[in-house]
Amino acid sequence: MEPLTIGKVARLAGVGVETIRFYERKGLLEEPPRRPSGYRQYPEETVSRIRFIKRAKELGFTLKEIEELLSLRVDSASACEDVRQRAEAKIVDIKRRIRTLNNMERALAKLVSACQNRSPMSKCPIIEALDQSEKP
Amino acid sequence: MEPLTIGKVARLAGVGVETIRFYERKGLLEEPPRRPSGYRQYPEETVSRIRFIKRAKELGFTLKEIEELLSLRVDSASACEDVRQRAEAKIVDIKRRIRTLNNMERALAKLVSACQNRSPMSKCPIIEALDQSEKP
DNA sequence: CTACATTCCGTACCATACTACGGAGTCAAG
DNA sequence: CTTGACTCCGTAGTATGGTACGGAATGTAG
Repeated sequence: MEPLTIGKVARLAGVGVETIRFYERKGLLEEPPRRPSGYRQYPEETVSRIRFIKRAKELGFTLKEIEELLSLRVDSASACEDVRQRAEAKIVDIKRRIRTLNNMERALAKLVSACQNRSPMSKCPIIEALDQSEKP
Repeated sequence: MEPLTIGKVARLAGVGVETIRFYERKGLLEEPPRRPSGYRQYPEETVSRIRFIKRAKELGFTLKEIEELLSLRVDSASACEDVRQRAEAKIVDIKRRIRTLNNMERALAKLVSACQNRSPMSKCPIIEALDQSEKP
């Protein structure tokens, strides 16, 4: 497993070279070792890490939140109880997101079936679905 | 049900007055009727609409995508088949998001239980979980 | 050994989604 | 009828998350 250049990592992860340098500046990627010339040398797992960042971003997490997610690990350097608490807070947040998405999905399904019945719906079902979901 | 001023809508929806005018400029909210003085008069449903925008934003939808979601309705002015297709595309997208969030949640749960067993995990489980989830 | 691609760095620019400002007009409680 | 809060509008500024540029050094295929 030879180390990867920044350009190869970028292609494999589906981002631009500049994005990788940007994430490094922001602390989402740690500074990789360098060749004598100064060229960065990445381990392959960096590709997974960047792909994770991409997906998490699509789900509405900010880079700051993503950094928090990435720092959640049980290792010698982090206090277990602290990690557990932070992970549980994230789980609560994620559960809430899933619930909202489920409501949206149901609303859209209702819309599709109303369509097939040629029954016009006066109001926007997706707003109504989420309106309800505030209350329970 | 008296019409609401922009300030009341803002308080009820939990956004700033400027945000509402911004959404109006962007086409996410239609221009409300005005008093002779020029003051905007909103129906109450505008509050739900803005709350929907807020939630959808938190889930990672852009304002452009949110506009698309909000325009999905079966009414006299829109072709049923077109609405159905666009709604189904959104459903696919939402299902994918839910799947990814479920994977993240499982990974975090694993992390929490590893914590309780005091078993250190060398790698970040959340990245691994999503790595897998690309393949099936 | 050439030629072309890639990398380096700093800085500047970009789009999105707000947020603030300022000066004038409006509303509503006392 | 005053006074203080609210609204109007246009324009400018902010934060986030990139994206582009440009000139020098490095890498690599033929």
